[in-house]
Amino acid sequence: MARTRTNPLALAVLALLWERPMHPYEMSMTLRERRKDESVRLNFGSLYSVVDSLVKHGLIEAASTEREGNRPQRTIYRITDAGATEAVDWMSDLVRTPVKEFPQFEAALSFLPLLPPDDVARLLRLRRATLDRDITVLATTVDAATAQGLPAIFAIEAAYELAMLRAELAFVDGLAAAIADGTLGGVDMWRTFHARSTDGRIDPDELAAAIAPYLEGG
Amino acid sequence: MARTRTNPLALAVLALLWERPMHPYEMSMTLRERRKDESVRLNFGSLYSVVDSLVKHGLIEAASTEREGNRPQRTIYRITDAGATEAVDWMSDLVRTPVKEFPQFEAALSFLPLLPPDDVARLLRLRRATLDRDITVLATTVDAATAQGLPAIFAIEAAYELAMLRAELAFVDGLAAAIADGTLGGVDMWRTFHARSTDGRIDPDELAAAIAPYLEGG
DNA sequence: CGCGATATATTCGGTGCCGAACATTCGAGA
DNA sequence: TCTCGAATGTTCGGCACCGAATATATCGCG
Repeated sequence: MARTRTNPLALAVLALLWERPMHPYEMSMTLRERRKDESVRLNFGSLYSVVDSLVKHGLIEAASTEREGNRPQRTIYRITDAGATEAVDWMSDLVRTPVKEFPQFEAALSFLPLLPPDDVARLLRLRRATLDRDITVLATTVDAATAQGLPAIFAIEAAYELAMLRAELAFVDGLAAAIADGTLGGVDMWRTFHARSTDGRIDPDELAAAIAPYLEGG
Repeated sequence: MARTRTNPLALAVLALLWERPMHPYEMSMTLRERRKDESVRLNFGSLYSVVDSLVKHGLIEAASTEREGNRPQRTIYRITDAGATEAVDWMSDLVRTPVKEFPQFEAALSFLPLLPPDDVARLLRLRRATLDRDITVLATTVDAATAQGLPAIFAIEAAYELAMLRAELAFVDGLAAAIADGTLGGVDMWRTFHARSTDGRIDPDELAAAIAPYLEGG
């Protein structure tokens, strides 16, 4: 069941229709108002295809097709019993079981030796500055919401994002420093590769020799 | 240029061909040997379509079409100058600029009030246990590689993942405790919703009233 | 009272992604 | 030497995704 439908936007639709019947456009506006579009990737095309898919699997159904004033015709959907069950099951799965994600920054770190170490240190400091600003903005937003009386449980996803951003900031800080002061293992070797090359391309053979121990270790 | 091609697997291909020409199957095996498939989503179908796309954009090119022994015919690719430039540009972008990702756990946190608080606390403790095991396994792997002589820079992506996992563990720990002991803002209200409902479905009107302050603050 | 800007609401075409199927060869053992 | 499983490689069909286009109504403003 949940194997094929992996888009969390479908979970958002189920959660919204749990509260009350809506048409797709209202869903998107509600998600925006509540800032859920910060946590769930939202765009129009995906929303309509996700809604179709949920209908096809009997998790939601068309409640009515209305025309308010002379606005374009629109279809209002409601959640089914199967949909309510699926929402709870899916939520429980997501909370209980960590799923491996593939953040782009991790991919970049995988191939970091491709860039010269001093360039990397510089780029990391730029990243650090951006993260710092992002954290300040997010923390300010959360504080404002709290001050307005929003209970923490209704903005817990922001607290999570803040925690992750801070952890990344600390990592980036540490890495930049370790590269700069040479305490990171292998940074001397890394620098040598790039120092020798005039065209910006490192020597493949030297690289291969460097990673050999790891390959042996399997 | 980089707007349309977002799959980090393409970056992995460029990084591999930077070292030496390869055919697609060898790329996939090399990525596995070096554990890069932990950092970059790798599957056969995507690999071949990504290679085609890179060829189409002139970032790599077919070096030869060989037949070794009586094995199936295979095409060996090499990186072009444009590809080498693109690899450096792309890497620099990824290192310098944080991109907003949408982890599934964050999506689930967005809709957490849908589940009863005591269930959530229990699920979070299960998640905590899994994270703890994952961290132990990863830390052991990293230590083993280091002991075998692999410089830290060649496994820096694992250090990043470890840092993120530990941060998530701390967050999950704190959240579970705050729900259990009632110190999380709004947990009493949250519990009331679910206590009143017999069918497992919370009252939409009460929920709407609860989040009203946030919407005002919009 | 006419015009552009904004809000409402959905459709559509292209593309990237992915799992599974396909095709072949090699090695080990009965 | 027959067979079966593992390794070597690639292709394919379907579907999810996404951004841009489409279409209409309302509103503010001169």
